[in-house]
Amino acid sequence: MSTTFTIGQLGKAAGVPTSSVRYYERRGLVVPDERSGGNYRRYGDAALERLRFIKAAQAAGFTLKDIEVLLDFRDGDVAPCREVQELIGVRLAKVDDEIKHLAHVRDVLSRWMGVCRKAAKTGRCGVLDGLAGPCDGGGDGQSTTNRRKRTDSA
Amino acid sequence: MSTTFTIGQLGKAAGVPTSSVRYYERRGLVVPDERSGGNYRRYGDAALERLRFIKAAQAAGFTLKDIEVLLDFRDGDVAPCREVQELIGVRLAKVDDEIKHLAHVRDVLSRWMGVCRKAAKTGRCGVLDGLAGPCDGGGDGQSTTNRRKRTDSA
DNA sequence: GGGAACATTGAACTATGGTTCAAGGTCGTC
DNA sequence: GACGACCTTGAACCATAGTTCAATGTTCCC
Repeated sequence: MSTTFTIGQLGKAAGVPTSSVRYYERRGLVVPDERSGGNYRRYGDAALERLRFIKAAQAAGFTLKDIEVLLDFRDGDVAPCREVQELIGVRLAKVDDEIKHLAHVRDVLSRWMGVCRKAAKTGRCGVLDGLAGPCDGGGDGQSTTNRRKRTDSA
Repeated sequence: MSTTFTIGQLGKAAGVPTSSVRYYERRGLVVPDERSGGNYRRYGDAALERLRFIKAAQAAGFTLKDIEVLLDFRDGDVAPCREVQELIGVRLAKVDDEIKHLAHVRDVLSRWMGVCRKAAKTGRCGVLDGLAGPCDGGGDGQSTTNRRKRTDSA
């Protein structure tokens, strides 16, 4: 009924390297149920669930610090839905912000792409000369100071 | 006509801490034009432009490694639009991927939020018990092993 | 010339989520 | 009992983009 795993078996089952499992233990997220005679970690099914929980939460963008809190809730007897909803809400807001920001970045990049395409005909690339500048209208191209002295390999 | 700046003035003008300016110098991105008698860095207008370029490129999500390449192009005499477009294209693709990923994450989080709201009525929070599980259908709630032993402050 | 404000350096530290290493011990199987 | 595969530990390292520190030197303005 109840399976026991060594750290390697557990990692394989959860799709997580053993080095990470040990790291999670350092952070207090997943503790072995016991140790074998030879001091090997022994885990039960709950640890596997726990690792899967961690993976899912990470995939949703929660940090290990957040996950620590979530796991603490999970270990409790009650359903602290207010707190969990709070965490999810905060993360949701961050995700929305990130999406908005990325949409803007996308626009900027597209614009630069357009500028660069045009510049391919003229002599100088407007993107390089005035990265933050307006969409078109080639800026003056006399900025040839402050070059890097390093001519060697980057 | 041409202004000269100390590192502090330059940083203030560009909105970048002096520590970052020095860091960029370590990375070879912005080199002072000369040194004063007392070994103070002296910058010209080009350095200010350069810093602004870096800021704009960073805002678009380019890494300093990318920016290093862009600045090298910028220092050249020709408009290497093929290469610049390549870089922008790669970044654009990454941004698109990130947006897609975040949209998915958003969905997952919303779903969890719903599950948690329902759970507020029942005893156990489905999000905590089966994070990766399906939208509803409460999983079995008998996983109370593998708690953290650390009862002290987190 | 005196003091405040600013500059210099290298090294160490921050945060995040791990990975890698060396030197050794254990487990299962033949 | 020997072999290979697995496990143990703490410490150091990785990438990224900086920040902070201490001890000391410089510039500017009154």
